[in-house]
Amino acid sequence: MKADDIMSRSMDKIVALCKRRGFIFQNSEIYGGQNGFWDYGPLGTELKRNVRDSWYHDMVSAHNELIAPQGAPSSYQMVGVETALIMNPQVWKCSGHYDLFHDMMVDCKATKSRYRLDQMRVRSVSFEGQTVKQDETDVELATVMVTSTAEDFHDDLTSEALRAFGQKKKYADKLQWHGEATTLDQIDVAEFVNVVAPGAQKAGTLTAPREFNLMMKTIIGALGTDDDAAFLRPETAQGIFVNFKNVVDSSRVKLPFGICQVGKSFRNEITPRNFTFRSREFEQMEIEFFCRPDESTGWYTYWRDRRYQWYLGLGVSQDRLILRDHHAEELAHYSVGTADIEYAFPFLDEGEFGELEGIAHRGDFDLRSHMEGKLTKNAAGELEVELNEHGKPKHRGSGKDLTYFDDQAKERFLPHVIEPSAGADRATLAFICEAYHEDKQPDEKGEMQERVVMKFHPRLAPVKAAVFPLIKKEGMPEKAAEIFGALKAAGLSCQFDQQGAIGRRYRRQDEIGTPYCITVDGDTMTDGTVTIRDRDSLKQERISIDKVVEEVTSRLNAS
RNA sequence: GCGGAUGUAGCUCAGUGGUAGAGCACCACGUUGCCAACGUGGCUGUCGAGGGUUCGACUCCCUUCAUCCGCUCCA
Repeated sequence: MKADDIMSRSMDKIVALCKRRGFIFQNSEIYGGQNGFWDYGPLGTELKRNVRDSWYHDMVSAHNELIAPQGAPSSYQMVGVETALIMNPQVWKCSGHYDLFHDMMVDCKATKSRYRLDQMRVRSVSFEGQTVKQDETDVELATVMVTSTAEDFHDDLTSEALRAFGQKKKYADKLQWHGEATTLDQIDVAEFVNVVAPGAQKAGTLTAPREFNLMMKTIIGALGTDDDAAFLRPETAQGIFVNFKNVVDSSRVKLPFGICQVGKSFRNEITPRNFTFRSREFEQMEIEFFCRPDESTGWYTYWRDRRYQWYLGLGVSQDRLILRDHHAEELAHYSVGTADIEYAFPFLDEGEFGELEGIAHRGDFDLRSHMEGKLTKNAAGELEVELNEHGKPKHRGSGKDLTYFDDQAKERFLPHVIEPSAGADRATLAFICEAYHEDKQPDEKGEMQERVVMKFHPRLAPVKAAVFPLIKKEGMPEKAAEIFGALKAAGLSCQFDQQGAIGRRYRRQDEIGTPYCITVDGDTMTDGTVTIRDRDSLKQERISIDKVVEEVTSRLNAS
């Protein structure tokens, strides 16, 4: 790609086009908007539905369970479910979302930083009678608690202590430590006045801990109180896991098989930003693929590569799409392996990528959690049920047997799960960014004019074809209307336009990414042919009127 | 959540303490007839929202909402 083309691919222009042409609007715009929420306009709705439909078609409807696709360890089945947005709150307790999504945070009034309570190390210290001032009161404190969020917190606590007392590095051994380092969530809030936050000059600059609800809360029942609180799902996956037994019992599926779901999820993102990329309401397209544990690695590799190819097949350039394997330390505690499919969005810096989809090997974590209760990793690195202070499960599982009986091998086990989890809005945004092009085309006088063209893959294009009468008389509009009707009858999304000069009409279609334009002209009236014009090459061919639907359909299918 | 910038017509943007502007787009008529034509005419705004100062506020002040950038966060 040429350098100037990259420069022109700016997010501002893309956002402006999305609004101008009705792809994406700011939610509740007439009231000033709502941060983190977006609406799709007429063309955006078509586009996103095409994304969703392509995914479901390629993953589920068109999947042939009798043959193994290239690269797959064997043949497999794929089925869909559609589960509710709201589930029994115990689902989120066992899945781990409840604990994880209820972070207690403190803010530092001095440094304007925010910290997670359980990640902040703290240790009591004094230095030969020297004092640190307390914020607001200016009381002199001889003993304070210093803090660190660093990985190597022992050294960091030392340098924080020296900084707090205004001492040089060489006096590190004169620090008098009291007790061992602990985390801030173990400290009584009343003691916070003695805590020196990282980088702060005085003690007591931390606010009281506040809960950050990353899951959206709602109330069930007209007289609902907080006891009736429920959560909007933060992911669609759990709807699949809790229905695993239902699907196995009702649909005659045999391992290996996948259960798929497309639907909305909700998260209270701290900082929604970058257009629709990080929204608080978003749509996921998820597969939970269940297989034998000993075959799971092969399936993980298969799905990772298959999903990467899916984006390439829909026109995303390999230059801007990467498949990135997570490092071991990045992996979630339950994951054996995870890879991200990431796209070089225009709002990111050169060399940076944003996640479109994650493919995770989740082992038996999810099914086991819903059987036994919330799991955590023990000292030996093995998963076990997390216990509360009474030695009972912190969050009790369903107690239902979610194992699978393999009647070929005559054995019962918990299947392992491969989870390709894609964002429908992120994919749609990536396809929009990828489609945006500016080029120069000659006008009727031969002068080069700038053209904005959305080069959507024909499967994704919101409008497949447009039909124009060259002029608004001599029977051309009527002829064009017939062709338009035939295309509509064939189920194709198309537009009819007789407004303005022909060149302008072509440009209008270019800007919304319509792959084909059909024009009725003077010759049509004598020989029954029309021109079909290609969006990308601008080439026109004459075809017979009765072949129009066939030609458009075959071009769409060939792409 | 913090700091900075921004918010005026569908879009891109001028503008001044004293009745709101341009270009493009859109609509109508005429002309032209295959890549953003031309002429004539027309439509469009609570100047992001709320409050204050003022005889008078789009303009000055305060609050708030949203967007963008940087920090933070990103399970």
